Amino acid sequence: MRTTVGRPKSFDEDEVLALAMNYFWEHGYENSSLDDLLITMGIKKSSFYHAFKNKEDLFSRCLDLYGKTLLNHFETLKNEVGPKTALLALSEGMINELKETGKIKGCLLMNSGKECYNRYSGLSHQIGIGFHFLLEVCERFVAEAQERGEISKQKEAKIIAGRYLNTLNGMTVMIQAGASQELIDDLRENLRELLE
Amino acid sequence: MRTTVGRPKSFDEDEVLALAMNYFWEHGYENSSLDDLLITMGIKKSSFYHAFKNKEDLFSRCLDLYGKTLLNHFETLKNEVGPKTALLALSEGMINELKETGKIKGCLLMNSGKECYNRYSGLSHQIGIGFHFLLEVCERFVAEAQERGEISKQKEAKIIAGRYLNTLNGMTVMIQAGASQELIDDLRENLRELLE
DNA sequence: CTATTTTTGTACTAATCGGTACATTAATAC
DNA sequence: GTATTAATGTACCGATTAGTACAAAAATAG
Repeated sequence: MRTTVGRPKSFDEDEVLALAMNYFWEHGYENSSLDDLLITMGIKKSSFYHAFKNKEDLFSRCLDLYGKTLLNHFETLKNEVGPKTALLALSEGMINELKETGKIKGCLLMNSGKECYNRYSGLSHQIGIGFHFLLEVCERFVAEAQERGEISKQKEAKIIAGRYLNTLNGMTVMIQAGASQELIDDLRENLRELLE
Repeated sequence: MRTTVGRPKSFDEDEVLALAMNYFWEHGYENSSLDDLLITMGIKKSSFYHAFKNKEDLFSRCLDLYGKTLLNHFETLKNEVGPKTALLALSEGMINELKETGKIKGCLLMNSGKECYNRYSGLSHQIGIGFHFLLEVCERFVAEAQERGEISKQKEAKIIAGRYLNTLNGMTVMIQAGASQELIDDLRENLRELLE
């Protein structure tokens, strides 16, 4: 039984949020104009400002959705293929994306960290929290892989997770700056060595 | 003896270019409005469009100046303290910047690589060339350090240089995403280990 | 001095930005 | 059916963007 009064919403808020997230992911925060976002989301400006506070609020909710979606996929993958393979999937996925589309988007959280740094303190704070959470998940995966004997216990899980994410982030930057295939291949090897 | 006719230019082109470069370095390409750049450079719009083609041309020349200045400092430093210490100065400088100012700007070339990727093909191409040149210089420094016995010859100089720059770039991203001091400290250690 | 050449200051343009006002439309409850 | 409530469509706003037009000013050469 319905309890709400008035004309019902003609769009699914979560659906248009996912569409906006993917647009932001591809174009970044500032380079996504509200008009373009509205076309992507398939709604009108007035409807948008009823559902969301403003563009920054939309982006904030997209960052949230991104983090939740990423961690969900990540956990699911771990349950399917194990923690070490799940970790390697982060880099392998990027390399496949490059091979298939000729470019990479990188991680929305990391991209946004750079874009918002020293300019959008609210968003930066949110990104920091998401980043630490992601790092903790990676650390947990490394620890599990160490318990399974898939990764050496010579270094602490925290250290390995930090270096792995760092190398992955560096790789994104290097590729986008124009790294050669030879360089990319060695960075991939570097990532594999980190998880030995 | 003067040969030019007409009112002489009241500003030094190289000087205002350096001012623009520093502004771009701090604010990025798109987030530097022409009006703000003109205030920084201390010249009027009409003078600007006489000296430069447009904003993109200005940025292109700033990228060029950045690369030349960086390599010049880098070579000078190497002659003073040797290749290994010069390489380590790249990361130590960043950590000092963070300690002293509470933030880091990162490398203009790498920042611009991300910003221009898939959006400004001309600038992206230029950045790619500058990046490869920087990488080659690092490789040469590593090779020299290996000859001096400061760095192990176990890995090729090219490999070490690539991994070093990659780790350094990752560190920039991680710091700007909100990395903890503990994490930063280990990445610093990671960089030192790469040059052992 | 005058004529010439180049820089400079001011005003303007068209496009785009995020955001708002408000009347219209479409659903509900009764 | 009518009254109510909320979503929608359209038109608008002021601010900012990169870039241009053009006359005034300042230097030269003769």
